[in-house]
Amino acid sequence: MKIISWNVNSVRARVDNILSYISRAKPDMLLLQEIKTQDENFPYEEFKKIGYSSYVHGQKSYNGVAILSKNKVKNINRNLFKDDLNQSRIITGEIQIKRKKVELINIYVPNGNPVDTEKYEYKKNWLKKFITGIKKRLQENPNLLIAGDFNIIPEDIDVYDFKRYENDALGRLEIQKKFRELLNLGFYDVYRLKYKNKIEYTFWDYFANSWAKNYGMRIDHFLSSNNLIENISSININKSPRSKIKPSDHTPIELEIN
DNA sequence: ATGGCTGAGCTACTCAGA
Repeated sequence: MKIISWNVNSVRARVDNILSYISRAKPDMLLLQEIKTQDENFPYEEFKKIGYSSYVHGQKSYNGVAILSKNKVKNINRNLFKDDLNQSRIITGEIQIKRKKVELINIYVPNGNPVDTEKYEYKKNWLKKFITGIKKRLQENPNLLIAGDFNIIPEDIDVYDFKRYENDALGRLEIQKKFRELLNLGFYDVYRLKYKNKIEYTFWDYFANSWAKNYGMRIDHFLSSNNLIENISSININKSPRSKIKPSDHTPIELEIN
């Protein structure tokens, strides 16, 4: 089963790109972040036509997440915890992998910049509540797969120039520690497990020719609980969609799990 | 390099992103 995570930076501005990517990548499930629309304006029909059901947690203008799936997803939940600002940043659902009931958790973590503002506090509190929520879920189900835009640079090698980001909301030690705290609950950063020292990115700014210069960062991740890691056969960052016309600033990560 | 693009909402310009 192929599960893909992609921050599309507006689902409506990106419908054509997403459809053409789906026809090439053929995912069983596609986890979207930053759909930037309320539920009633989500392009359900376009995805229905090519065989995908959409489960949406949207809001007007900003944020928003969704799960596209060829098969039915059970127990869709949009409230793993109470968001301090009522923003739409999480959607979860259940799928079956062999004999394992797997809970899929699709997240869009707050950006948090500028640091030392209420935005940064919101990010820290969001991560704190998320970690508490995950700890609880892990007691119920050992098979958790967390995917999405974490807005966290896990280690220095995960950005083109760490010095520029060491006091940024994406790279600060305090934020990196939240990522490690999550891993310490019993998760693997799947990409880093498979590729110990490889330098690859999932995001490049639109400006300053970042894509051409490869000034990127790895901030989109798949985290697998320890019990599920044996089911994962591959993970891949697909840079192709970032090179297209009218691209998202993020590119998809593709996971194979069986 | 606290801004160099882009999208939403709206229809001039601000807010947000990372």
